[in-house]
Amino acid sequence: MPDSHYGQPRYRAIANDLRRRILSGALPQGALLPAESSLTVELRASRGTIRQALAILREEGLIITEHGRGTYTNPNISGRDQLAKLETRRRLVPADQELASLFAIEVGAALVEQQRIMRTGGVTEEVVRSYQLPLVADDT
Amino acid sequence: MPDSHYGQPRYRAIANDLRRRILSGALPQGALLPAESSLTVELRASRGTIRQALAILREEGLIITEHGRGTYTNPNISGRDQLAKLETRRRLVPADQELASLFAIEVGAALVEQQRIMRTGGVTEEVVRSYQLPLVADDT
DNA sequence: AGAAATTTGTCCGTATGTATC
DNA sequence: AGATACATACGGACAAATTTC
Repeated sequence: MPDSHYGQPRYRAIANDLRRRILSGALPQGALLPAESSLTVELRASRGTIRQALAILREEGLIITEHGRGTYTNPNISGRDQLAKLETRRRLVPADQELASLFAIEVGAALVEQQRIMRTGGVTEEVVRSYQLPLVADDT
Repeated sequence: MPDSHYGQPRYRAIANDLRRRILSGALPQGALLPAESSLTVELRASRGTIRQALAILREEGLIITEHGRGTYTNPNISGRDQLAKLETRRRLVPADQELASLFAIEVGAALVEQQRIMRTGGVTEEVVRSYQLPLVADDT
């Protein structure tokens, strides 16, 4: 049965579980995770669901998977998980003179700013800010 | 049958197909894609495979999916994927408060700013500014 | 070197839950 | 309320890469 998911899909709960294991140190850096087939038994989920959970952690850079070998925890996760969350931010900012000119809007008009922070070992390497015109959602 | 994939997984070929349709304009910006169930028929793949393909395009920001509604092409693309001819500029700028905090430098200290302007037909779609610490010759 | 076992990758079909029209 | 569409989940099958014996 597809379970009554929603509110918290199974694969997300599993991802959270595994993420805790990694960040808590229960799974040391570079450690090999149990095989997907083992996780299906341990976590009582189908392999597809397990793989969905692993895909999340892979996206977050917490794990690395190699075909035929297995899945490891990323050997260098110096940055906390919270950092990853703060990596990107999206907000409305007033256009400065140059942006206003480029977008052909008035100075001070709202622009969507997306900021991404790239760190290495906790050190900020680069900050990227992209600006776009806000989407105007029209009603029906 | 799991088909003889590999060399080019099915979901990737499908993603490429759909990406072409979008970038070529066959699927205009904001257009509603056929339902996943329709794509299974048209592209002869299971829904899971179709969804894998859509996940790629979603990741690329080419499409937007809404539960119960459908999947659209992103109303404002073109700023990202292709589109060469981007104007770039590089200069030193004083760090604002946030940048100073992120780079652990003082407010007003110099940062290298690289600005790229993405246009489509003369219209500015996106402005990207990246900030880095200036390179300084230091000892080892 | 080679065969077998292990592990991840891909794909299918089906069923059910939830959101939207 | 019904139809449509996306989301989640299961189980099975085979392909490909890696490791082990």
